[in-house]
Amino acid sequence: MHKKTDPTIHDIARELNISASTVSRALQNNPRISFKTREKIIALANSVGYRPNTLASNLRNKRSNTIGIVVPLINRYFFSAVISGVEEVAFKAGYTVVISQSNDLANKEISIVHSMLANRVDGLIISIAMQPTNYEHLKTFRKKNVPLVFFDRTVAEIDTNKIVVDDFMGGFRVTQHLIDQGYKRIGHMSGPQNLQTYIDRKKGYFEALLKNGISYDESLVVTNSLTSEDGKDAVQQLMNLPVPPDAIFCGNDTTALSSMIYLRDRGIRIPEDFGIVGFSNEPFSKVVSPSISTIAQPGFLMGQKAAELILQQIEHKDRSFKTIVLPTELVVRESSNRMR
Amino acid sequence: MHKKTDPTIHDIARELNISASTVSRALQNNPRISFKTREKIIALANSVGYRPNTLASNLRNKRSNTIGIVVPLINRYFFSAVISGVEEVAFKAGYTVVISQSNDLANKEISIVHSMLANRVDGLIISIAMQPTNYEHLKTFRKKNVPLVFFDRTVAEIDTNKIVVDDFMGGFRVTQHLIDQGYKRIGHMSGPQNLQTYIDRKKGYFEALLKNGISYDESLVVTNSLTSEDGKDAVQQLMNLPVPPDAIFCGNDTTALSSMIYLRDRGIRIPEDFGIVGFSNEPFSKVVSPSISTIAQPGFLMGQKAAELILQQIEHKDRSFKTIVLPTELVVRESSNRMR
DNA sequence: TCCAATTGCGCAATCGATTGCATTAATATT
DNA sequence: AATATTAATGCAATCGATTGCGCAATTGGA
Repeated sequence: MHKKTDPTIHDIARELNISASTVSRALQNNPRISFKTREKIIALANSVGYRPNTLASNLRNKRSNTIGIVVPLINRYFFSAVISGVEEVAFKAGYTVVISQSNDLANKEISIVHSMLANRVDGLIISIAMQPTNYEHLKTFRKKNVPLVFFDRTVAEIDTNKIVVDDFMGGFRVTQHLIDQGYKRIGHMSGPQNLQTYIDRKKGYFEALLKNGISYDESLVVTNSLTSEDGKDAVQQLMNLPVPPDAIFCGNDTTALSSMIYLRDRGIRIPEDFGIVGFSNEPFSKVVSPSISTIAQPGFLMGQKAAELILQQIEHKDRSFKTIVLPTELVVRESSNRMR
Repeated sequence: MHKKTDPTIHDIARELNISASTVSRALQNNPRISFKTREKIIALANSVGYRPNTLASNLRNKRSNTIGIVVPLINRYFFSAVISGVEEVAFKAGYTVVISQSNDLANKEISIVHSMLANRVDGLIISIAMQPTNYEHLKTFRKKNVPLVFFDRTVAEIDTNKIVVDDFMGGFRVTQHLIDQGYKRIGHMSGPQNLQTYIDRKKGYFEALLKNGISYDESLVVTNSLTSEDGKDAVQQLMNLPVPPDAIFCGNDTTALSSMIYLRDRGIRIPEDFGIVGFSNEPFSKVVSPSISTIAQPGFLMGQKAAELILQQIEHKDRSFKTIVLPTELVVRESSNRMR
C-alpha cells in the first residue's frame, strides 16, 4: 500500500543505462547533452513523474530559493497587502516565500529570525516588532552577508536596503489639511517612539504647525500603543484638558475610529465640531460613518519593491544600499471635511 | 570583506580533534557522548556561532519540517486569520510555514502545489481556488501519501482530512433570523456553485424557508462571484422584479455592504424597509453604519485545527480521515434588527 | 590516411548532517 | 591477571543533485 520512494535522477539513469550526471545535465538543458539523449531522458522523467528534490539541489547550490518575510501581524490589512506584493514578485522569479509573524514580540522575532537563518533563506524582508530590543539577531544577518530588506518599520543603526513610506510628508499633509479646514487646536496621538515611522509622522505634524505659525502645545501630544482602547483613553484625556483640542491626527485608523466613537457618544459632531484623521487607510476607514480621512500607504507596491530589492541583492550581489521612500496620499473623507 | 562560509560540524570536529559524528551526536544530546565532550562541543559551537544547516539535515532525514498553506488570497481577513492560526501552532511545534496564494486561479494553484511538492513540504493545508479544475494536482499529493488537509473550500472527491464551518446551519440561521424579524420575501445571493460552501449556505436557506412553510421563488435567488460590483448588480436586478424582496441573505459581507449602499442611495431604509445579512464577519461589517448582521466563522481556530490535524498526520501517520465541522455563530447587528 | 578539434558522456567529489556498525578505551567480574 | 562488559568515539555510507575534469568517440582538415 505504501508508495515507494520518489524517483531520483539515479533511478532514471539506471533505467536508461547512462550516468546520473547526464540525466542532471539533460534536465537542465545543458548543451553538452545530445538532443536524442535529452529527449529520451525527459520522456522517461515525465512518465515516472520525476520531481527534482529541491532540498538536495539547494544543499549543493548553497541556496534555498526562498525568501523570508517577517511581519508583526499577518492578519492586518497593510501587512497582508505587503506580503501579497512580495509573494507576487517572488513567485514570478521562481522563489518561494516563507512567512512568519512576530506578534510584536521581540523574543518571537528573534526566534523566527534564527529559524530563517537555519533554513538558509536567501534573503529576509522584515518589518520589526514594536517591542524594542537590541537587534543583535538582525545584525547577525548582516554579518553573514545575507540580503536583508527593511520595510515600513526599520532599524536606523543597521545599514541595508530599506523601504518606507514618506511618513513625514504624511504627517505634514494631514496636519496642513486640518489647518486648512479651519481647525484651531490640533492634537496628535503617536505610537511607540522606538519606531521611526511614528517619530516621522510626529515631525511632520510639528513642521506643519510651525509653517503655519501655530505654537506648539505639549499637552496636545500623547503617545501610546495605538490600540483601540488606547485611542479612547487618549482622546478622553485630551478632552479633559482646560482647553481641549478641536481636531486630532491619530497615529493609525484604529485609534481614529475608537476616538470617533467616543466623541460621537458624547454628542460631539464630526466633522462639524471636531476633525479626525487617521493613518494607513484600513479598509474599514472607507465604510464607517462618518468615513475616516486618512493617509493611504501603498502596501502592495511596497511589497513588490521589497521583493525586487532583495532579488537584486541576491542575484547581483548589489553592494550599494538605498532607502526607497514611497509617496503617501492624503485621502480626504467625511471625518475631517467640513468646508465643502 | 566577504565573510567565510558558515561553520559546520566538520569545522568544529577538526578544531577539537574529534569526529563529525561525535559533534553531531553531542548537539543532539545523544547519551552516547560523555558529558565532558558534549560540554566542550557546545561551548565551541556557541562561540563560533554554529547554526545547523537545515537543508542538509532535512535532506538526510527526508523531511523538510515545513508545512505549506495555500489560500485564494492572503489579503482577506478570514484567510489571514486562518494563516495566523496555522502559523501559531506550527511554529510552536518547530515547523516552518510556507504560504502561497492562488489568486483564485486554477493555473497558479497547480503551479504552487507542484512547487510545494518539489520543496518536499511535510504536509499541505489548502483552501481551493474558485476557478474550477480537475484537481489532478491535489490527487498527486494524495498518491504520494503526503498529508493533505482541506479547509473551508474542500474537494469532495478527494478523501482526506477536512475542516469546514457549518455553512448549512449558517445559512439556516440567517434565514430563520430574517423570518423572525418579520421579513416576508427573502432573497439570496450565492457564490460559484463548484464550491461546496456556497451550495450548503443555499441549502440552509431553502431548509429554513421550507420549515416555515414559505414557498420557494426561484427568481429571488441569484448566483455570481460575490464581488462588490456583483452585489450591486444583483440587488438592482432583484429590486426590478415585479414583486421585489424585502430582505436578502448575501453570500458574503462584501456584497452585503455594496447592496446596502445601493439601497440606501435609493432611499430605502435599513433595517426598517429592508433586511440584510452577510457572511464571514469581516472586520468592516461591525463598524459600518448601519452595522451588518453576519455569520462569524472561527478563522483563527480553523487554522489551529488544520495545523493540529496535519501535524498528527505527519507525526503519527494517522490513517483515518475525518471532517471537522466548526460551528458558526449568527451575529445580529443593525442591518437586520428591526424588532427590538 | 593521420592527427587535431570537437562532441558526448562518465567518474568521483561535493554540499552538511545523520546513523549503523565497528573499534577502542575504561571498568567490572571471577 | 585475564576475560567479559560497558562506555565513548570513529568510520564510512547515505540523502539527491551538481560539476570540474578527463576520456572516448566522432568529425574535420590537410
